[in-house]
Amino acid sequence: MSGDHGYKDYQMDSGARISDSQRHKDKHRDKEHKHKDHKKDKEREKSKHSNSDHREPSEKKHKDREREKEKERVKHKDDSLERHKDKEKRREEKMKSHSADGKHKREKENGFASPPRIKSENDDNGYYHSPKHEKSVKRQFEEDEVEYKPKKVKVENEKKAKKRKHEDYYEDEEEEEDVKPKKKTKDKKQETAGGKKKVKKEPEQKWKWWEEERATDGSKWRFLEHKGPVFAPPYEPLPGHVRFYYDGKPFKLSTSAEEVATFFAKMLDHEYTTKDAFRKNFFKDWRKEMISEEKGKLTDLNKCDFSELSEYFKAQSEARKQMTKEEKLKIKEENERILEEYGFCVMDNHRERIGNFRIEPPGLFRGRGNHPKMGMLKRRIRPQDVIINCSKDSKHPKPPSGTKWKEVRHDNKVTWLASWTENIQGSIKYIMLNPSSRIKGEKDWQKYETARRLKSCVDRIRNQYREDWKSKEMRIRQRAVALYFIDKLALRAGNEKEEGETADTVGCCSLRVEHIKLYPEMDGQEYVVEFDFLGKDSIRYYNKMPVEKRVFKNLQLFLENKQPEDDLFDRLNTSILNKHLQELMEGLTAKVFRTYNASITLQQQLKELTCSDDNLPAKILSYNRANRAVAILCNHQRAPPKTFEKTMQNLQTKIDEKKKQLSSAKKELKSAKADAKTLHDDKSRKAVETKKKAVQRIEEQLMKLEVQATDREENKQIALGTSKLNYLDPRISIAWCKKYEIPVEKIYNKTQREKFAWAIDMADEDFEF
DNA sequence: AGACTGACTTAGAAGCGTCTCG
DNA sequence: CGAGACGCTTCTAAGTCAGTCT
Repeated sequence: MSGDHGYKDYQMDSGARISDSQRHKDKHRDKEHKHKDHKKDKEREKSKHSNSDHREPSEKKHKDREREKEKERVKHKDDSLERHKDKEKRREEKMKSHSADGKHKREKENGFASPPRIKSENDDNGYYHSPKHEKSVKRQFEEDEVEYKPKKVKVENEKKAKKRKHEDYYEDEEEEEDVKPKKKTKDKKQETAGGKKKVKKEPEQKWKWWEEERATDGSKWRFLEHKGPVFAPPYEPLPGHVRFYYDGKPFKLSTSAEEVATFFAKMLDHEYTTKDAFRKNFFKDWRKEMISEEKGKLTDLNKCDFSELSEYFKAQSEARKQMTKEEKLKIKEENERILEEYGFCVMDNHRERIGNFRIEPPGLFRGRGNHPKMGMLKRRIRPQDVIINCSKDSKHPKPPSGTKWKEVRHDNKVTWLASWTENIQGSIKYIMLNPSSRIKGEKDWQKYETARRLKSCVDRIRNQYREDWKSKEMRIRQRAVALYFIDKLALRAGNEKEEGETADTVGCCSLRVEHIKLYPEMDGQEYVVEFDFLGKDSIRYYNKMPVEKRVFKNLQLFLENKQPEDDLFDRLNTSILNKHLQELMEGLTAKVFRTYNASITLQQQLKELTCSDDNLPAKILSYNRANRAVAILCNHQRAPPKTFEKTMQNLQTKIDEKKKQLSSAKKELKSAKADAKTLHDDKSRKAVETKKKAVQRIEEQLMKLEVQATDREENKQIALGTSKLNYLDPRISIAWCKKYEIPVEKIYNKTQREKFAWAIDMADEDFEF
């Protein structure tokens, strides 16, 4: 590309930086002076009345562009246009070369995609494979076990199922079981245990979807039937004796205002309610729910007294705890009944667990970190807000009596069963299946297969980005350095976010100058970069890392003439980065590096840490340590649990006690020594010895306690669950279990075993990531 | 080309049930 | 045998990323 313009490129860049920083400031100014409408507001208002304050997105865009242009004109009239063209040209070139590649095919992911089959002449719908016909190469080895599966039966099953549609999936299960004679024991158990009603109990657990062919046409299912979501229970007004006070006097609230008041009252103990933004947002939205009389009178949140409501709710939850066993059981049974009815759907002949079948109840929005919208009212979702997705030929879910769904659609290109638009960000929320379901499991498996493919070409990619550090083009260098961070530090991609709509957090591509510090030398190491920023969920990422000289020099270059609030990578965004990655490997995106590095780290660490001679707890400790290494890599943290303080306090008092003990023991030792000096007898000398030993012992105990405390301290900050659930190829863990004869239950609980059933079934001890 | 949006994964906190220890 | 610790489940916010629209 623009080969000989390397340095010019950098210079031009500093120009861009200036305008960038200005844009930033401008945005801030903008935010202060102009009330920006939210997406959801737009949504809500679009249909009804148009808001005068409301700016169309395109108009806004336009204005922004205008402003930016203006600035550029002022700052560096001459080269700005040039640069623009230059940039555009390069982009164009890239786009061309990219689009030439055409679309990638996702279906090859697991390496067993069949050739684009034209099958299904006999398939009513014609867009999905019946599971039987071909087995993949990859799956062949499992075939011995399942060969007996009479393929024809499967076909028949399908056809039958289609004919009778959804009618009765229990029957399917029976058939399913008939088909698997080898599982006799279990089958029998099930038959006897649940021949009738109980059939529903773990019916599908043995469905090995991973042995079946996957659809290659992008359809996610052929048949889908469910009962629709469960709505939040209606609001129950407070009993008369529980009163809200305004300005010290009881004030009877209207039902709608009262409901919102209870949301606040329930959170009264939470730190949230003391935050300005929270209170402001809450009060604004609360007032919207008030009747005009209330609006006139209740003008100051500080004069509102919710304490009686709060007490009432506390008493209620206390009462719930005090319920008798029978009452508790009754509630439990009722919950189970609801779960049975609404917690499952039928997808392609199999009864599958739904992940979240309850619609989110109304309440106050609790954003993470410093969220500008904290405290806003999350409104109640009604049937007319909900879109249902199911098979045309299924029994459609019935909306609660007297209501209607917003829409019933039949889109089998998506996996959700129901959706609605949430009013805080205007985003869509979905009802989807449980992680144990086929649809989630396949995707998960595929994710790890992509990461494994990265393993085979990661060296090439690394060499390339190292080369790119020397590129003459700024954008290439930035891309290469960013990729290095993503690879080495497991940073997230870092999409751009709309300012003022969410908490100010960043990922790799959205890092700003203020988030890194460069130290040519630090603690005896050269070229140290210090990272300090808030990532996803406003979790702080803090890390100091020595980098290669080239990276360091590049970073210095990127920082030149920039303000703290300017983008570090001003020539890069996630879309550019991912397009590049896509060219390097099919299906490669930024997040694959996280998966890859997490899994490979686990595998390495397990190899390194496990001793075959160790006993079981020691091995499990090794596993947890390996897991922790990954959690640290991925920066998976959690706030210390509430009980943590107490636990630590207890520990601390123990330590303090020990310290006291120690000092008194030391005193005793001292006086014993003094005695010995004056008395010079054996007895006193012995006393000195015993005192000495006592001091030593207490010192040791103290040290132990202190170590325990720090250990706990460290551990409490790290969350192992997220990496275990989302980043570590379960087959690595399963292989490890098999190799060292460790029961899987020791590392995966029931839910996790359900989610990873595919891995548990297919991985043997030789599995290598 | 860039904005917007939909669909889906990833994330920590809260809630809840059970186990343990005094 | 009750309180607190702990592990699991539920909840839903907050990301990623690709496709569509303008």
